[in-house]
Amino acid sequence: MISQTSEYALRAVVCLAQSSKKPHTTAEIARLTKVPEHYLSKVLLMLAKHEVVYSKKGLHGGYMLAYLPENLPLLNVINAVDPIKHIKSCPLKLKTHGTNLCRLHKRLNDSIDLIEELFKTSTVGTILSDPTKSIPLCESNGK
Amino acid sequence: MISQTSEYALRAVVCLAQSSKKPHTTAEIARLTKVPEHYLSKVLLMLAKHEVVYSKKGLHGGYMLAYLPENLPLLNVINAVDPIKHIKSCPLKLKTHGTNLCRLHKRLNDSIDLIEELFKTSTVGTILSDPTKSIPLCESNGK
DNA sequence: AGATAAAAAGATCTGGACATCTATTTTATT
DNA sequence: AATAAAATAGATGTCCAGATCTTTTTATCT
Repeated sequence: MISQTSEYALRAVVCLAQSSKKPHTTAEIARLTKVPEHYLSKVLLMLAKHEVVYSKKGLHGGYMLAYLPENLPLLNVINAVDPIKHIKSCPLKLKTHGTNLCRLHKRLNDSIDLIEELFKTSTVGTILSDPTKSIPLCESNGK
Repeated sequence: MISQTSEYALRAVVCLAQSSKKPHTTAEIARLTKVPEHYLSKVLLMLAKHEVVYSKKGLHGGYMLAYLPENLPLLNVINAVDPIKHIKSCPLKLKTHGTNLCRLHKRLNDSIDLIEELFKTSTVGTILSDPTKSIPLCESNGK
């Protein structure tokens, strides 16, 4: 459903959103989110290319969120690393279908649309403010 | 979102549902659904193991649906070949979370639940009876 | 009843994408 | 100039999709 890479990207973004004052290094984020450090660096690179996060090189550098959490839909994070693909034309390449989707693929695409809508309306901010008990990720976050 | 294997399984099942009088061979289904024949045989095997389809060996054998289309949710087809995995415990293995999910993973799991519900309530029968123009798959089906 | 052909079932093998690790280069700060 | 950090490049491992081949089962036809 949600790729490993998307999961990692979401963890990183939520982690950054929780203490957004100063930049965080890849190593820090990796430790807090328990993502393999060197893979995380690639994920963060993709997030930076899509301007979800902002990177600062050199001493005291690191990554920061490029948006306020409440202005950052989960969809943007997901699409940066592993874009949601819609079914736009018949995968069987049947000429008689043309640009129409058959019933099966229409139904499948409807569910993709639904998921996309869900991730579009739910932001990193809503994750943080969700009124459940546990704190997102990071038992040692903020210490 | 939906794996290639699930897509193939759904195509095969929809195809079988469209002419359910006699068994269809793997080669036939492969031709009609444009799925690679030898991979399809594996997919059909999995469907048979999970009793979504029934197989008959030997001359004039082949595969048939094990259920009436309206009694066969798409979820059963998907779960037979590529089960939907729910997030049951914190992927970070944080002790403080225990069996509780953090907000991020709760949100992600909610969307998985939603998709599952969608595929549970929508059956192969609803695909066939969907009031849209194009016929599911198979331009040459039924000839 | 035995031979034959048709079909599923099963065993390997390969290429590509994703995930992970290692090493080097570039850039900014002190 | 020294250092810390991202950026880049490359190597390795694993899993899924797909291809090829062999074996087993079963209906049908002499």
